[in-house]
Amino acid sequence: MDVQAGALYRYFATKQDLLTAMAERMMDGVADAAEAREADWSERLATLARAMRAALLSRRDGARVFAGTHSTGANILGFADTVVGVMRTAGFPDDDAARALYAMANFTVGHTLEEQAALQPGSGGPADPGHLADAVAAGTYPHLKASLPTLTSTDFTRLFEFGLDLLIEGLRARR
Amino acid sequence: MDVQAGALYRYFATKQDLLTAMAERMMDGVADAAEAREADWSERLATLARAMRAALLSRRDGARVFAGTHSTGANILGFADTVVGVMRTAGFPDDDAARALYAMANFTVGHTLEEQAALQPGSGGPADPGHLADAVAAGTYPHLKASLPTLTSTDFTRLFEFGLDLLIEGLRARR
DNA sequence: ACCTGAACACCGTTCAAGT
DNA sequence: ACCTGAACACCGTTCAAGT
Repeated sequence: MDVQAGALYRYFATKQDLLTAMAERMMDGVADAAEAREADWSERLATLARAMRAALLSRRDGARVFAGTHSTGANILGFADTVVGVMRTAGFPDDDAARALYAMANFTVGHTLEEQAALQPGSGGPADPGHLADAVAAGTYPHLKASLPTLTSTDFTRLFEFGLDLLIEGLRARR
Repeated sequence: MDVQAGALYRYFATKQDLLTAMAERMMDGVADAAEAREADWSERLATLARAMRAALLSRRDGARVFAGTHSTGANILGFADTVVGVMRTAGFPDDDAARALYAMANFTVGHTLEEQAALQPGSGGPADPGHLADAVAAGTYPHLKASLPTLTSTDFTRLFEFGLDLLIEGLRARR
């Protein structure tokens, strides 16, 4: 912003408060992803989860920023209300709707945290596939060896969709 | 450890390396949680996930430490091999087994990150239930209001079990 | 009203000097 | 072999001084 760091303390009491405001801003418009009235609950939930992941991915270290904050602004509360609303409207009890929100959000944060850490350019360290492949080859890990291509894949979208589908099918089994 | 911080640089090149070693140590014995040969794949997977959460919870900021590292030590690779092995033995294809590992691990890290952040004593800030309840009351969030008791509950074990069950039932639907 | 610049305590890291 | 103590660059925060 072309200002010294100290200048920001005129607008935010602590760096933590600034990060919270950034997390709130990141979620701007994410709740609107479920506007489609025609889709059923599972498709709307998936759309909301994808929109959340996209929002976190849209900023550097977005997932890490989001995970470290607890905003109570209109964007996160609006998003949460929308998610819980989709579930309640679909007939899920209030407590399951709330827990589904957490399961979806926690998985999304956990996944995107991993995704952004892997995409870090300077990382190069033990994070990249090469080191994992070497370590697996060096040790005796038959199952990891068999699934190594998938383990070292960089198709994070597919990985995210897999986990998201598990959650949704798990929810479907509860109806 | 009753030594100056600089003394640790005799054993670890960077703080990051130290944290990675701590994450590796944290996972000691976690893979052994699946020793029970009699249990079916879903119960063994659940046991492994619970053991991982317990390991992260056993240390201060355990989830945050774990999330920031990418160890390729015997404990994490052994854990990963065990999880993938449970899935492959149950008949899941190699790629699904690998993705199931990530889904389970990412959810567990995401959940425990949230759990340990909420349990932080000094937090007191917008993280605690009080602030959330106030914010929900102030705004117009009908669905959050309806599920507020569950949203502000501190029964993290139940919350974890809910998400874990969704993942497992989602996997069961794929067999 | 809003920013700079200097200052403070603190943290990650290095390294010569001790034992 | 292993640790201390001092030093360095850097970061979060404060605040008097400028415009």
